[in-house]
Amino acid sequence: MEELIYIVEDDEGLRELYEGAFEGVYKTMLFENGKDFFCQFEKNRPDLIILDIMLPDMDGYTILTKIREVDEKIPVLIVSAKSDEISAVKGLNKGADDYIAKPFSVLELIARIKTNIRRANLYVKSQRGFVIDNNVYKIFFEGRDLGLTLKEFKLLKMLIAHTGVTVEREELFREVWGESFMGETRTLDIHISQLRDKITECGGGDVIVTVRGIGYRFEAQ
Amino acid sequence: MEELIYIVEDDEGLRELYEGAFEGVYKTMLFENGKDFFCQFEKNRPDLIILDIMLPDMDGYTILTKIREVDEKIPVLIVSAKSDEISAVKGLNKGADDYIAKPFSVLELIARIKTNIRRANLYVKSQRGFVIDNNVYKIFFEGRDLGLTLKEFKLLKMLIAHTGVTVEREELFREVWGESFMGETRTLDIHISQLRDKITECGGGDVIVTVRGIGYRFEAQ
DNA sequence: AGGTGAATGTAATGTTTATGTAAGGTGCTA
DNA sequence: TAGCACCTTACATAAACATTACATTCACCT
Repeated sequence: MEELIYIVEDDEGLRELYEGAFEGVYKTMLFENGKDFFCQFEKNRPDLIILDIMLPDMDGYTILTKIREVDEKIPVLIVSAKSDEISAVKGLNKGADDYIAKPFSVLELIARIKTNIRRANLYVKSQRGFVIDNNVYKIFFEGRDLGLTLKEFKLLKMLIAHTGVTVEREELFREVWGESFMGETRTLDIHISQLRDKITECGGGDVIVTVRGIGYRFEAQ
Repeated sequence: MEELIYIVEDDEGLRELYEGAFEGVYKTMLFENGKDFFCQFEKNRPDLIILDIMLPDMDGYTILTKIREVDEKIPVLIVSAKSDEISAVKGLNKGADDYIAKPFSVLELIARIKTNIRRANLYVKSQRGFVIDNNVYKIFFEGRDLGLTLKEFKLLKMLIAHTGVTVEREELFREVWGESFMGETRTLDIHISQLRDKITECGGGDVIVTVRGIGYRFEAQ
């Protein structure tokens, strides 16, 4: 689980509120302005973005527009002190996924985050640079298509779904190849080997760890 | 355009408000209770559902849960008089896509509807030069009639309806040929091949992508 | 330490399967 | 009976997958 959220907020009080509220629930990164945010955003995409409308360098709408130019799917939640409806309409029309007015309740904020991530994850899941797109049966690392075959796709998807947990060889077999677990064969190893090659080609590190005698584990640094 | 919205609302005042607000913008159907709603919902699904929490027969949460059992994608917007945050959290946790408290502003309501439909449509529409005319059973690319046969029409329509999403061979069979999925036959491939020919003849690109082992996908670049 | 065997890595090769498509057949409709 | 839509057959092809064979690594034993 442990989704990654980027928060663009300059108000010190709110920054602390966010940090407290998300402690242990979501992994967060805070940015004071649009410039810092985009610097990081280009490197690694989060699962959701919380955007304050009033910021020192560029206003939230500008940031939102720029985000939508490169990613029309990522959930963006707008936060604003202006509780008038004009702000809400403007933000939503520009492609925000949700809007919440200050002062807001932490409970509702979390519920809204949950909903927006749930919705986005129906189609696409991501895990530290790896993005699984179930619509097109592809997995990307930092935007690059790994070019996986069906078996490879299922295998890596399975491993990523259990990030940090070792998955037994037999379980992998059952899930990827079907019920018929065919005794002794090296097929699984070969596919893992292929996967590693393809991940390396796309600049990924040693994310598939061998657990001798047990199986394999996906490890995001 | 002209999206279809189902509204479940028993309060007469609000019913009139909705009808006025959506006049000419969206096509609407109003239901007084959950039973009527489901009767219609089973026959034809709308683009979005507006759900009042307080209803005579079953409450909105029950309806929401039942909707989510059969369709986890359709956007559901909850409306409630209870402006306390507990309602919002409850609704969103049960799988609502959005929440709006009475009394609400019509402007914001429409903005939220727009956002929710936009989001849902990200994965469903966007035809890129392809126009489907259901009245005459024809599909045009950049104004040119592709000259499709009925099966080809249904097939391409189905693929376009799921733009960006891979549709499984079996699903295509069920939808285009009917329930009788006839084991092993090459008919589907031949029709796809025909479709590709006709699209190419009319200047269309490689819009039908093969997903080996799964099915086909319509892709608008 | 160093040796040993089992488990795993992987290159190369062989096999299977899914799909593309041409050509011709069948049966309906006008 | 001509024309059309649709299906089947048949073969070609390429991708995916499995197997073999040998190399390497690691855990464990002495």
